Amino acid sequence: MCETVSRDVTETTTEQLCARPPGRPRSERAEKAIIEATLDLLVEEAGVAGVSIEAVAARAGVGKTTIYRRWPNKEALIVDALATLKAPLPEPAGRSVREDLIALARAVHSGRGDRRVDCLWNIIGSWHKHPELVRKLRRDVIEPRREVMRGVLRRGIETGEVRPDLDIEVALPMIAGAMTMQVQGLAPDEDLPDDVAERVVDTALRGLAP
Amino acid sequence: MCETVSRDVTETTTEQLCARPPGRPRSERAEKAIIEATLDLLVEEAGVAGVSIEAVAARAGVGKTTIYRRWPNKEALIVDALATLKAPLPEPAGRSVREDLIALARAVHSGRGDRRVDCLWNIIGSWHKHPELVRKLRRDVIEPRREVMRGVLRRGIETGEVRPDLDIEVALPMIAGAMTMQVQGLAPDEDLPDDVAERVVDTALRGLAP
DNA sequence: TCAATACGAAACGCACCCGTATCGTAAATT
DNA sequence: AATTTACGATACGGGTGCGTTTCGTATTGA
Repeated sequence: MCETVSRDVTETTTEQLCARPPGRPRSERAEKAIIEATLDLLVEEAGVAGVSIEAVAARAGVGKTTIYRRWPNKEALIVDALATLKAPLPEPAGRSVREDLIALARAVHSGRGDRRVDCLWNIIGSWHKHPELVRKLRRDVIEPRREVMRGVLRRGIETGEVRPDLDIEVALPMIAGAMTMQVQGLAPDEDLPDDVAERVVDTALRGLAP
Repeated sequence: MCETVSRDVTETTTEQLCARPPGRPRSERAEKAIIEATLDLLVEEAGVAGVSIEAVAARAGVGKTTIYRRWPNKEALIVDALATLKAPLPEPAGRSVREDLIALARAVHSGRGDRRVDCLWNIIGSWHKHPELVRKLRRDVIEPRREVMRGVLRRGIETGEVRPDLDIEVALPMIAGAMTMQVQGLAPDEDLPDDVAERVVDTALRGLAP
């Protein structure tokens, strides 16, 4: 497999590039536990400030050494932790614009309970303090998803399901924003009705005017 | 005026209720500076965790004593600071639904640069850690504004400007969410086009479908 | 003038966290 | 078996913030 190895390899000789370094290999289990703990704390402790290496280590059941061996500091750890939120990118079925939009909207909805939405929310609010982190997050996580929805709408214009003069860049945040607001507008223990996604998409498609 | 006085008064005698307590009165100037510093830090330091009493005191040019004399702890201070964000509640002109919605949407837009939006964003993300704070914020700041927009839409249904079967509770977060997403989707130094509010409202009114 | 209170500054003990170093032990290659 | 590296645990010096206390000074009413 020859995966991983962020360790310094410096393959100076003509050896095979896949040479496994000597000594005990790093524990994948520990690495995963660290990432999980980081994401948990990011949500529970309300942002980057609430994540301390000591707390991550304690929660992951890991020594601080094990963290510092992999990441130089908190920021780097959080960047890597957020990167794991990227996948999976939703793939529209392509049967109809309405169905695809509902599926995408539902992906936001199902993100509730999941950590994803909370992480994003907590971090995006901190662009004043951590601009590069937020930029990375927008580029790697948010924008790809916007691009998917953008594709759906563009295809809709071609098939005639969407009016050709639609301002797509306004429509995107309208649907995403409506879902996010609904999701975040409630207390963590409340439940959202099952058909929010349908209602949002149908309202958006139909418009407010008579 | 007989305003303020959170000090313990215990007017046991038959004296006038407005009796001013003896000694040097508390400085209004200091109080305002403290609130301002708190709000600033709430934005710049990305949330409740970033607000430390020591930092507030330093920024406000005030001794810690002066803060602890007024508030028992950080949470209470933040609650009071947020309360000052309540006013002013936007008042729709009532000429047309479109105009009113645009005015309301623009209020979000103009909140950019202002601290308001950033404060809300930062704090709402922390409902896991500070549920009571978030609840208060929603009740005192957000819900009144939703109610205004709700009123506009209801009136629109009566006048025929809005279709009578509209799901108002979906329409609200659609417009508000679209504005928020647009505002927060950009870097702090970028500028939003002047007509975002119009475009959002018009897109919402018209709908996506042909 | 006197008593009462607020002010800013400084220091307190306590707790948390940083990033590093040092343990003895565990798991790989040779 | 010997070597190499990772592991968790623990301790370190240094920093920051908490909430309290103690200063000397300033500002009010009586």
